[in-house]
Parts: sequence; C-alpha cells; structure tokens
Amino acid sequence: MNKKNRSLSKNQKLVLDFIQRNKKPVKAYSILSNVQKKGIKAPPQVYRALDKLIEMGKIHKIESQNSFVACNTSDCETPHATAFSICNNCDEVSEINDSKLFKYLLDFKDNNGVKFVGYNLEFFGVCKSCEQIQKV
Amino acid sequence: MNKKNRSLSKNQKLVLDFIQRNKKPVKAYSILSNVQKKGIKAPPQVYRALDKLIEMGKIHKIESQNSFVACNTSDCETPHATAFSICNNCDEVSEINDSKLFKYLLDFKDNNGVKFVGYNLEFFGVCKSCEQIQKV
DNA sequence: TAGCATAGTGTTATATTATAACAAAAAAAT
DNA sequence: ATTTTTTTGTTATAATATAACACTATGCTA
Repeated sequence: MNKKNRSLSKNQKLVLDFIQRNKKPVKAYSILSNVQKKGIKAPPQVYRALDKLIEMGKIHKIESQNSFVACNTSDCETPHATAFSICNNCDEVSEINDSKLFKYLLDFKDNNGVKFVGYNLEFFGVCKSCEQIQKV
Repeated sequence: MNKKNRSLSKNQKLVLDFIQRNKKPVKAYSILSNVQKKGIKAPPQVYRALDKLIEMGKIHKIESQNSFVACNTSDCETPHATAFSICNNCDEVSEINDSKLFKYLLDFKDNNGVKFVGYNLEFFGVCKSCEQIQKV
C-alpha cells in the first residue's frame, strides 16, 4: 500500500493503489479484475471508489478513453481543472501541469463574460517516442 | 432535409439531419430511435455515420456526456480543435468559437516543446439562465 | 465501359462501460 | 448513545459501442 492513502476507505485504497501502480491510465473493469483477489467483487464497488477519488482529486478520468489515471501533481488543488496530452499513436497519456495554461483557462471568459469553474482539456498529437519510431 | 448535406450517404444524411434539428447534444441511441422510421435499424449504422460526420467536422462528440452535437462554426476548419462550455446544472452545451483561445491552444507547447495537432476542451460552469434561477 | 477499389449498408451477436436499487455494516457527528 | 452519513455488498440491468460477415453502391481508371 502506498503512503498518504489514509482517511480513504478500504475499497478506495485498493482502487487508488492499483491506479497509482500503473503509469498508464486503466479501465474500470481492468481495475475490477485486478482487485478481485483483494475482496472487491462487483462493478459498483469500483465505480463508487472511482467517483470519490475523482472528487478528492486523487485521480482523473480521461474522458476520451473512459480510463482513469492517478493525479501526478501531488493531489490537484483544483481537481476539476485538468489537462492531458494523448498520443494518437500509442494512447500514452500524460498530465500537463503548466501554470500559465492553467491560469489562462481559469481566467477565460466566454462571449457573455462568464468565467468557468473548471475544465477538462485533452490535447492530441504524437508523443516523442512514437515520433522517433515513425521517422525510422 | 437540410441544405448542404450533399455528398453524404443516405444514413449520414439522416443522422446529421436529426442532430442539426436539435439544439442540444443528442445520444446515439436517441438518434437511433428517431431515425428508425426512416430505415436505420441497428446501432452500427448510427455509429458508422457518427464516425464519418466527426471526421468531416460536421458534428462533434461531447466526451464527458457521450453525446453528439452539430458543429456551429459552419463546418470547422479544424475539426479536431474543439471547445465547449457545459452547464453543471442543466447540461446545456455550447460550442466556443474564440479565435484567441483557438490560437493559444494550437500554439501551446508541452515541456518538451512539442505542439499538438488537436485538442478537445470542455469548460464547466453554471450557464446564464441557471444562474438567474439560482439567485431567486 | 468493364473491371477494380473504396465506401457504405444491413444484420446478428456481443463486448464494454456504467448505474439502479436495496439491505446491512461501519464510521463520524451531536 | 443515538442519529446521520458514508461505505459496503449484492443482484440485476441499463447504456454505450464494436466485431464480424455478406452484400450493394459509387467512383475511379485503364
């Protein structure tokens, strides 16, 4: 079990721990099958844990992939302001932690001058390692 | 049938036409049930049409809702650079067409100096009409 | 214009993702 | 200590999406 997972419930710890052990985003049913030996038996138990962990900013959902990844910015202060880059080739996902971008987006106002309280941004491109391979 | 839907196949026209008649984003199975009287019978027919329409930039997918909405910027030049605002209260979605934001994001470079070829941005907040209601 | 390639259709079945609903147990608050 | 809130366990099912295969239409291009 990783540190700092206190104050989480048993199922929440199990789910978070599995997600944190994976560099790549994981799918809900993959989480399920991997924590089944530890006692979690059914989808609702996983989805409930996921919901809470997202609320707490411990993990994020990659909407375009229906997958879940640990927050890499030491527990996002603003869990609902997230940005990721996604490789069109290998699906690698990494969280972008750029304070300028962050500020730009939270300061953004729409036509009516309305600001938003959160956002989710997914950038698409070809990651460095895939680019290398393609050049060969 | 709306104008300018030429060069689309029969199913593509049916699906696009239904989406365009709705201000709000629509779900795939709602599309299906609404075009069944016109001959489309099964999910794959709808999903295939959706895929092509997205490729063409005629529609966009709202990833956080699994719903589909017509492009409101007269057939996006850059179909894979999209931004929306979504109301946390009523789920209203509107496409944001802000050239400054657009440029900012397409010019954005990550830590490695890599630019991206596209993005999807979903802003969350409370829309104007919901805000009115909440104040009362 | 015949032949070929590409894109689209129709169909059945099934995979994948997610939630409803309800009863019980555990933890936290007063 | 009792009440409230959160979490759990469980079964069933809803909602979203794709695989696979046979066939048809459309648009080259030689």
